[in-house]
Order: sequence, then C-alpha cells, then structure tokens
Amino acid sequence: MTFQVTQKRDAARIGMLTTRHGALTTPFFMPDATRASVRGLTNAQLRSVGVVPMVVNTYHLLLQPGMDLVRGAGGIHNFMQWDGPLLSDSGGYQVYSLIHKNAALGKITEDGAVFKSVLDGRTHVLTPEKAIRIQFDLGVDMMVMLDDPRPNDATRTVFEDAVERTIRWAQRCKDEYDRHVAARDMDEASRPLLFGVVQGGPFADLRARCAHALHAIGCDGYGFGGRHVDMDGRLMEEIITHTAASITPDAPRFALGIGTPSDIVRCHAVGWDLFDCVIPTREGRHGRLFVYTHTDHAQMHSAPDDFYHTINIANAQYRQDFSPIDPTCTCYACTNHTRAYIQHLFRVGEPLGAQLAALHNLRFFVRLMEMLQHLSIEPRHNT
RNA sequence: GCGACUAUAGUUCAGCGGUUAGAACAUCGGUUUGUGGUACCGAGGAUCUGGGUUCGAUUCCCAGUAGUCGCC
Repeated sequence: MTFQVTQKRDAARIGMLTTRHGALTTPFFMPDATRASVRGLTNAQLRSVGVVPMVVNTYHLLLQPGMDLVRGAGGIHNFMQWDGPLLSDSGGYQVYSLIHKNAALGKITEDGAVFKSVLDGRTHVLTPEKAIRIQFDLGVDMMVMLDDPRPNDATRTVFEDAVERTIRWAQRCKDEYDRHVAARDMDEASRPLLFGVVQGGPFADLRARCAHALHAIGCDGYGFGGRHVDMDGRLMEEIITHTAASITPDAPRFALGIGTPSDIVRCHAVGWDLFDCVIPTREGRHGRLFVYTHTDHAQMHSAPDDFYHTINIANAQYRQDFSPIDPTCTCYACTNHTRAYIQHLFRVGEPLGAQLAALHNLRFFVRLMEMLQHLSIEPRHNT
C-alpha cells in the first residue's frame, strides 16, 4: 500500500500518497485538465502556482484525440509533457451528465454507458472493462472505476439499483485491472492506484453498503460519487461525513468534484483527502476571483464560510482599483497586475484576463491545501 | 447656397395610425461543484423640437433643428 496517514486530528488527517510520478502530501487538490490541458494555462504557469497532480478525463480523451494517438504519443504524461501525478476520471459521470441533460444522447445499460459522440454522431459503449483499458493506455498514476451516478432527486429504489450496478461494475473493473497488471508485468510500485466510487445518493445505509462491497472487491482508494450538493447547491455534509466513516482509514478518500473552498475545508475535516473541481478555473474564466480575508488555520475550521470571499472582477467597483487581486498572494497575476488592469482585460475580451484569473484561483486553492496540510499540527483552539 | 436622404436605448438597427415600442452589442448585477461552458440568467435604459390631421400620432403632413451624401 502506498498511502500512509502521518497525522490525525479527529477525523481529519494528513498523509502521504506515493504514485509512480512522485509522492503527494494529502490533502491535495487536483485541477481538472479534462482534455489534457487546464484551459488556457501552460505547464509552466501551473507549476508556478504550485500545481502538482491533475485530473484528465477518459471520456473526453477517448473522443478526442482518441487512444491511438495517445498511445502513439507515448502516454498522456508524454503527450501533455506533465511529469506530476495524473489521475484519470472514468468518464462515467460525464456520460451520466450528458444523458441527464439530453436523454437522446445515450443510455446506461448493464453492459455500460452507451452514448453518441458529439463530434461525429458515432455510437460508443463505455464498459467497465473499456474504461479501465483506456486508463491503462493513458498511463495515468491513479484511475477511477466506472460507476453509475444518478440525479440527487431520484428515489431510493433508483439509488439501490445504482449502488448494485456500481458494485457489479466495480468487480468487472477490478478483474480487468488485475488482467492488465499481470499482462504488463507490473509490481506494487509500478501499478497505478485504483479508486472505487461509493454511490448511494443521500442514503447513508446505501453508501455504507456500497463502501463495504467495494472494500471486499479491493481498491487502493475510495471516492464519493454522485452529486454532493443539494438542490440549493449546499454541501450535503451529513452524508459526506457518514460515507467517509464507512471507508477504511487506511485508504485515501477522494471527494470527486469537490468543491468550493469551504466545502473542501468541511470535507477534509471529516476525513477526505483528495479533491478535484472545475471551480477555480471555470469561475476564474468567468471573472470570479477568490480572496483570503484571513489565513488563520483555526478559524478556517470554525468558520469555513468566512475565511475568504469572492469578487467579480468585471464589477464597476474595481474599475479604478489599482491594488492586486489579493495582496497576500504570490501568483503572477497578483505580483504583477492590478484589479483595474485585469478588469480591463475582461472588458475588452482579452483571453489573458481569464488566464490570469484562473491562475490566481489555482494559487488560492493550492494555498488552501498547503494550509490544510499543516492544520493538525497547529495548536488546538478550544472555544 | 440648393437638393436628396435620415432622425427610435449609450451605439447600430427593427417596428406599428390603437394593450406594456423590440433586438444585438454596451452598461449594471448574479450563477457556475468527478468542465458538451470565450458559457448561462436577470435588471435598468429610447420615439429630435414645435405645430397640424385624427377619437387616438413614435407612425401621416408641415416647419424648425441636426447629421450624411450629392451639386454649385
């Protein structure tokens, strides 16, 4: 096993996850490089703000550029020229999301996810076996089993079906994974880490059932699947807490798609270790910037909504604001440019604005994780 | 100086003798949670001036003013 918890405080923990492309201190955050790039940013820029691991997506890369090309490039690391750890998402959530928005685009069957390519209309079938094979072809350090997410407002019966199917698919994923490890002559150090995904919607017993079944199958890590926010966009903290508790403390816990900075703080507090989210990059592109109001570790946990705020850089109040986005930030945008200038870039539609905004937000998230990585050794502030 | 054409939102344009005059862009604000997203949602904002015809004029007529083009 390549995960070691080094410090604990209550359910929160700090650990070390070893991958083929280096060791990572947990908790950590992975930006989404869905199509083998973090939109608009160069590798050098990503490194400059402290990004190390990233997430790529099986679904998107399968469609474009296709696996023949990735294999020809010598794997996804070589293709992207990124030497940090890479995790690939299985594509299950993307197909679910696609179908949920437009049922005509595909369907989920017992065999796998059937969908039409948005590029050429051809039909693809993403089976558990294929999802694993693709991720081996990508050559990532961490891979995710194909799962069966459902919308939050589905009935208990629907979630029961989703859990059972996710478990059946997990076994197929594991069998396929074992075949590849054997066929490729991989050992404990060279094999990628395999993450199962715990489904079950808002039902704690279904989450526990799913987690226990995945443990029996055997994964390196376990993820929280499905949507983790309620209909009002609020984090479903109780179910996230229960789900973490139903996963062995010996394995890394991956909170897929989480989240806002306050969501990440809350999830880490209840035992989650890995995070990925589009928020810093997408919201940055749309002009929302994250700013620390203070960086007191104790207050981060006691008031997880109050240690930062966001600004919409396009708002009129920043037109003549010649201060940096965040005076405590060391990113290129904050050390070289003013809010007024970045607003100007947004107003004239200059892509550099979105680029600087995403860069800053990523620095904010990396800093957040750096703070959480020291949280447990800070003196406890009892109230 | 003469003639033609034009005059509606900040801008470029629709429109109609009769509810609340539309759009795009711009402005102001919001949304975004395992990225079909240079995306999406909402708000504020206008009939050049003065007469006339008419039950009723932003619309039709006249004059003025302004602009564009053309001609001397």
